[in-house]
Amino acid sequence: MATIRDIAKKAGVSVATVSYVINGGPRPVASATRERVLQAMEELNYHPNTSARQLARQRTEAIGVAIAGLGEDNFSSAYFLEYIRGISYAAEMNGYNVLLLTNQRKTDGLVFYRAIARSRLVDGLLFLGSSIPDPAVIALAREGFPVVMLARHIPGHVVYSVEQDYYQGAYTATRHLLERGYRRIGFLGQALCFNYGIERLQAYRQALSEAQVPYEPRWVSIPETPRDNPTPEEVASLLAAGVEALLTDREAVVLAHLRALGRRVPEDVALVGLDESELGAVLEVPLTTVRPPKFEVGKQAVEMLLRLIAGDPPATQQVRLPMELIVRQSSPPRQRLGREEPV
Amino acid sequence: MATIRDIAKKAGVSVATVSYVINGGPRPVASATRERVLQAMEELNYHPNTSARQLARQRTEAIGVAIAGLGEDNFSSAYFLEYIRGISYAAEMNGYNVLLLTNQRKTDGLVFYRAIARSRLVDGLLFLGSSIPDPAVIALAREGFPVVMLARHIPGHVVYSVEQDYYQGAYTATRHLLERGYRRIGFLGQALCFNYGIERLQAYRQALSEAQVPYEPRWVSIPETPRDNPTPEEVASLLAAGVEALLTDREAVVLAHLRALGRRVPEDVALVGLDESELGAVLEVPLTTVRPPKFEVGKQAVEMLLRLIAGDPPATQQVRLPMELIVRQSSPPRQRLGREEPV
DNA sequence: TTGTAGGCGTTATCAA
DNA sequence: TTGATAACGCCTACAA
Repeated sequence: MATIRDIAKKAGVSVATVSYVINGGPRPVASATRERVLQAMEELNYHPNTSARQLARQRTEAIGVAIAGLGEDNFSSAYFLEYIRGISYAAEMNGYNVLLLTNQRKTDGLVFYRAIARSRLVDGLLFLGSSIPDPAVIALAREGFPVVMLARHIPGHVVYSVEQDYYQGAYTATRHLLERGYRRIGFLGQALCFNYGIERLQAYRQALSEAQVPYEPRWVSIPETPRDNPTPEEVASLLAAGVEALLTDREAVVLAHLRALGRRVPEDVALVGLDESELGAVLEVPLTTVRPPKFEVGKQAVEMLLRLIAGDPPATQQVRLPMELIVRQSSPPRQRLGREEPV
Repeated sequence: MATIRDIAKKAGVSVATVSYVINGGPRPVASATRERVLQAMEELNYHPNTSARQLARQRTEAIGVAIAGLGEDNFSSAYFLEYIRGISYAAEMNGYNVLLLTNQRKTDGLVFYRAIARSRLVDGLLFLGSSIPDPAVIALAREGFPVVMLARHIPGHVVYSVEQDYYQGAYTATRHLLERGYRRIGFLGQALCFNYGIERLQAYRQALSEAQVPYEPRWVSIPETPRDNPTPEEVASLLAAGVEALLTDREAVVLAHLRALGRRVPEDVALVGLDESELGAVLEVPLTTVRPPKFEVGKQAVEMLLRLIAGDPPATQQVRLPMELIVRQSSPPRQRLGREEPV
């Protein structure tokens, strides 16, 4: 494989000059010389060796995407794809490469990610999904390694993050149901160890409270520990408690459960998603949902990370992007369903 | 950041010894010495610099996944996720890193991928999806760079590949419909510039022929040029021609079209997928489909690539993994639908 | 069993 | 405007 020295020899210049041509600086090169160099590069089909360049420059121009959950064999991993697309897009536009880090061997998170950081495999790390342990993220950030979290943040810690606005999303969704006349609104939540679990619940309660609708614990189901999908029993118990509408971040699964329980959407119960899955649009009953700007979250997270890498940290440490309410057919005005007046 | 020299000094040994400890060879190290070295590494929180190691070893222990289509803003990109999971799994199990290469800027494929190959950014390349231009793949393979194609091959060229058996899959699907009593079987195909477009069509015809069912061109729709999804018009024209069952690699989309046209599945028309989408299982009418072993394809492609990298090429250049027929509810026995006897 | 030193291919700092 | 050369951090052949 041709090296910079081969090019220098062939073009009759020094390696330094070749380097300046390759990198467009830091010193100018006479255009006649440049031409000779470029031609030599062309003829030898020369491309600078990445490893050597990384070593000399002391940076890799690569970022890692840690997405431990990708190892799990569950359907929800498709959820992450849009983030990855945004990440990949922004990285490439900025001349950075993207490494996929999944910790399949399930070694201790701190050990795994610290090794990556200290070995300078990448210049910075993006953390995606809740399977990444908080202590690992916090430790790396504290050690000064460029780190950005996506789609969540760690309450009480200053770690840079970009996420959808879960509060605003859940608030909007709840308001939507209220405005359409529903009062008995069920809520299938996530464990409260995640910021989004907390935020969604608070938003739900706030929206109810503003509408003077009393909060009814029997209409709310929050798991003790993180879980991916609501169980049929969870859904059944809310139905038994008399809900006429449901809020959930797993709309497709809940829809399947409802079907299995013999309940129609929206005739028997309205359904609104808190975190759009790609499924919503293609189902027979297109689902009303709140859509997170995943691509944009990924994109902005990269841009934030690159600023951290460049030593030019952005002023805002936690960026929150608004969710968008997509009204489809699973949440028609309550009256149209011909129900009795709200209680 | 601590270097190997710092460790050597602290442990009172030479850098060579430290290196042998790190790499477990090629020379043995006395266990007392090893302990001192390991402790020094621990205390200084030392991790070998990846770039330096790559430069010295002349390999990166990373593979690239080229998936140009990821840049497109279409839903079908979720299709690739299972391959990526298999790739990521196998790579990590073998100590390799995975780089995501998407060519977002849409530079010429050959230029783009050759630069990656010659700059030794990765040790080998996996090509996923039909958006990668054939000439680029062929050229790299010819230049001796380790390359494996996933989910397709290039007819008439010796490029290593791992793919689902499209022929067997389509044959199985067609047979399934025939065995269930259908005779007027429509076929929505892909352009014939891809091996899977050809194979599926051939398999369909072969299965019909074996069952003594004449081939009817009006029941077949093949686009001139590659397209992602069948149009509603395509579907409508097959229906107008009187088909009572449909084969398609875009089952979810076709189902939506059918719904829009007011046709029920399976009452009005049976539907069988040729390339399972994740959607099939969650729809109200769970779809019969042929499932490609995507995870396994990804995994085996990595293993094949690693053998190429190791200079130990496998004997079989084109691996084909069987698809699995998943019988669900969109293709019940024809008689049960209460139709007249087959023509 | 361990130490020394040259090489991997760039970048960047000196001089000229 | 250009050339020579010392890093960058690790690996490994050669010596000891």
